Amino acid sequence: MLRAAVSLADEGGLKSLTMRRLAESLDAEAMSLYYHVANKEELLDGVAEFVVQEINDVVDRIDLPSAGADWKKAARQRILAAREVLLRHPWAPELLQTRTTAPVAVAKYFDGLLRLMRDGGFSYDLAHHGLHALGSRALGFSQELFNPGDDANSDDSAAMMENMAGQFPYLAGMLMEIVHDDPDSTLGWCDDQTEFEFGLDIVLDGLDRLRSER
Amino acid sequence: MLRAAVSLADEGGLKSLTMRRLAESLDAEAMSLYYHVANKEELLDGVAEFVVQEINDVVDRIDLPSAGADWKKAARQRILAAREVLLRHPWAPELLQTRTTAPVAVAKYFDGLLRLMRDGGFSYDLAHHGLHALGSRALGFSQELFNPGDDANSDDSAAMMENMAGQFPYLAGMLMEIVHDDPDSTLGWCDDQTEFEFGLDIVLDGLDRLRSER
DNA sequence: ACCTGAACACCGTTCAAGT
DNA sequence: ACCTGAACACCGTTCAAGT
Repeated sequence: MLRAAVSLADEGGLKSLTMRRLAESLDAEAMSLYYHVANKEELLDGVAEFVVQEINDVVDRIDLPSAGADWKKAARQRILAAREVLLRHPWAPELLQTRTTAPVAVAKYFDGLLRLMRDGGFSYDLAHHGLHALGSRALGFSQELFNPGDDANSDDSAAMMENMAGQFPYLAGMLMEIVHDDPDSTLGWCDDQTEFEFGLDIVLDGLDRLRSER
Repeated sequence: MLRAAVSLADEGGLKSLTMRRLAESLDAEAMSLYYHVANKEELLDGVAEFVVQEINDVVDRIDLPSAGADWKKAARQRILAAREVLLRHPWAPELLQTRTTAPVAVAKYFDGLLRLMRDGGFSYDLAHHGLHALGSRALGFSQELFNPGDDANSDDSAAMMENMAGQFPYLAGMLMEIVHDDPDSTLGWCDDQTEFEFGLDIVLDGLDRLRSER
């Protein structure tokens, strides 16, 4: 079903992915889709998950750098591989931008990037800013991303933390450090303005450096 | 009419901006809109133009730096001002992302940035890469942007060039140099892969520098 | 447990018709 | 020159009903 939805979008863009057409393309005709999915938003969430998982499959096939080796080269490889997948699904960035809740596969993807950066000698703090700075380049979409802490509204945040540590150890480590440094910060909440300026300054400084090198 | 459309989107997001609702909100009721606009796409193009023009109005009120002064500070100011406007219209990035043809106001905005960079000592070539590198941060949306050379399909490209030089002198200068360096390049066409990697490397290098400074 | 059909409210758009 | 009304094709979604 998700595979069929992706095919439809590949052929005619996001707006040709319609419940009726999807049902038709599955020979099963009509609105039986609503048995498997609550509504179209849930369908779109599934498609988003599916396409980011396709990225993860490609990225996971890339070897990790040996121990403390060149993190930059490894990150570059992964990001360019992600871009390649996205170029085959040009509708995906627009879809991801409209999701209100982050696909789990996105957490997995960033957890992998975070691992590279940690192994490369980054503090969690700098790595955190770094993920924001990469922003749109990391996954083909921009914007202030998502509100994390979404896939579990459990008030038992300790249990949530443990569950998360299992799936996404580096993301969990990062969050724990943020909470440790600033106990008042809402779990996973980021100061968008600060992060925007951090990323902006990296680009501006980099350009200025190139300019004065001439 | 455009103002009313912006209000509708501000209140209920892009999907609540509907031809029927817009007509209603204009007391003029019904589909008389189609006298003023060919279809909804044209309406959306108009809204995009309108909102970027709002950015330009704000940005133009910022003083230019004196002569060859700090381009970086000036660019930073403008970009943060643009972001402020965009935060008031959270639907705008999504809208801009779905435009197939660049609003004229976008050309105007980038022409202004280009002027700052040229005055700051940038070559057209480096400034060109720089605009790509800023990407989503410059106007709140990402992606490989638009196909320029759109608002005039005239085969008389000399006349087009002249017209453009009047409105956007720096953009025109940049294009002229690109054509001069590589006469085969289609007017305004960019190698997206190259530009993506350029911007990516700036961020990666910047992060690596911050890492090794610790 | 899984699918279907008819129905509803809401789209964008056309077109012949009004002033 | 500008607006309107009825109509059409197409949405997402509900719900009672089938197997």
